[in-house]
Amino acid sequence: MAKQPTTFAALKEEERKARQGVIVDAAERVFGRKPFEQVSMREVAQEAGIAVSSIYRYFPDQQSLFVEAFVLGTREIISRIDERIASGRLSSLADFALMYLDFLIEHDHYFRMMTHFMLDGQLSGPLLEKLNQAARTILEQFDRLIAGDTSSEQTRQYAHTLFAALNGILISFRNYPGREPVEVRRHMEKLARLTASMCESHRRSPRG
Amino acid sequence: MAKQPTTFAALKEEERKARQGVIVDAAERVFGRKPFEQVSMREVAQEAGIAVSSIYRYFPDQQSLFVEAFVLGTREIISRIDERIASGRLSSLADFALMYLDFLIEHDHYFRMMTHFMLDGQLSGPLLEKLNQAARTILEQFDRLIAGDTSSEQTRQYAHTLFAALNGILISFRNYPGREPVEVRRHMEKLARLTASMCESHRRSPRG
DNA sequence: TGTACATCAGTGAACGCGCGTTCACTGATGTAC
DNA sequence: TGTACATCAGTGAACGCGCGTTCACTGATGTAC
Repeated sequence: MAKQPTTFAALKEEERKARQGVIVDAAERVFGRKPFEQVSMREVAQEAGIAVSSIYRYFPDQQSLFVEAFVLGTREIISRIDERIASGRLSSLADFALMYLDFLIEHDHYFRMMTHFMLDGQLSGPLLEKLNQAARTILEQFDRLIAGDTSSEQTRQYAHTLFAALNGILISFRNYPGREPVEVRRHMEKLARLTASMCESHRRSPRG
Repeated sequence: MAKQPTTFAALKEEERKARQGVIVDAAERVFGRKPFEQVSMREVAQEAGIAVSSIYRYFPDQQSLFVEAFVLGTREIISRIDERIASGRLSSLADFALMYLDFLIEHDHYFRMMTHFMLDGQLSGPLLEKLNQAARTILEQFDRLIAGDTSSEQTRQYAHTLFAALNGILISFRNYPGREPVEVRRHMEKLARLTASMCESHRRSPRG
């Protein structure tokens, strides 16, 4: 009598989460087709094959849904980085920078959301907290990679600088006028490698 | 008979430009109060003390008005940089980075527009051309400052990197959670100095 | 100097649209006795 | 096993809003003769 109900409840809760997931997935698919600021609840509903009003059974409003989708993306980056670190395939800082860059180039909608939220600054408390947590986790990854296990105020600064620089490359040159996407990507990668190299050598001899 | 009319016409044209200017100025004032994506034509009209429909006598649509305001801002940055260079008060790359940073922190609406347009990618031809021209001019300033008169493919890469890194700092840390604006600014400035230093030393000994 | 006409800045009201969100309802499933 | 009731996912239609933009009009100024 005490066990059954909780199990049932757990199952229900699980199903609920699964349905939430369906909606978020649908949203992500739509994001793949157009800039996310232009995506309406109606489109997400259609993609998910449900009525608009149904979405509101699972998310209080549009912003919450979008933030959820974003947080999921963050988790994906992080787990990718983790995998690579674990498998020892990230030998240099440049490798890391390139993989971060590539991920964001390929998940353009994620990058758009990221910059959108960075610019926004008027999110409600809990959502903001979620986003900050996501940002913090990524920054920690940067730090760990630069510092090894001996993170310090100084290594954190390099982490911040690299993080910022890569984001900056992505935003500053994405619409490089008159270039093909392939060229743009190559240019970004070149700048990313240069930045990584700058970070690395400067850290070894800061006043060099 | 040939001279008078053209003079009159010129005067008229001048007045027209002046009135355009009044509208753009009004827009900029409103941008100072709220994120520019939220600024409506009605608000600009009210700030300028005219009817909404009057704006359309001077600008074909909202986007043109906003781009115009943006381009004006660009001119302001550029002339500031020029002044400083002329007066010899830009001794180091760090000085330059800091002044670029400070300008964008203080003209937040300009920075927002910049990133907005960078992300956008669906502007109509002539407007896009205007924006690209603006971007190119700024990048040239960066290049000139790094290269002196001997700009090369290599110096241009450093210019791009610095430009991107500074933009990245501005966007990545503007909403640094739980910090006062003063602290945020200090942090950004620290990162900017570090970046400038990295660029400088790396350029002197690229494989150091 | 006076008159008819053209030009054009400026206007208030309206149009049309798309959006996020809510509402009242249906119907299927599970629960209690 | 059967019946009355509660729960809740799912829905289509509607609400209300704010927006960019257009329209038909007014009135002042300049021009031609």
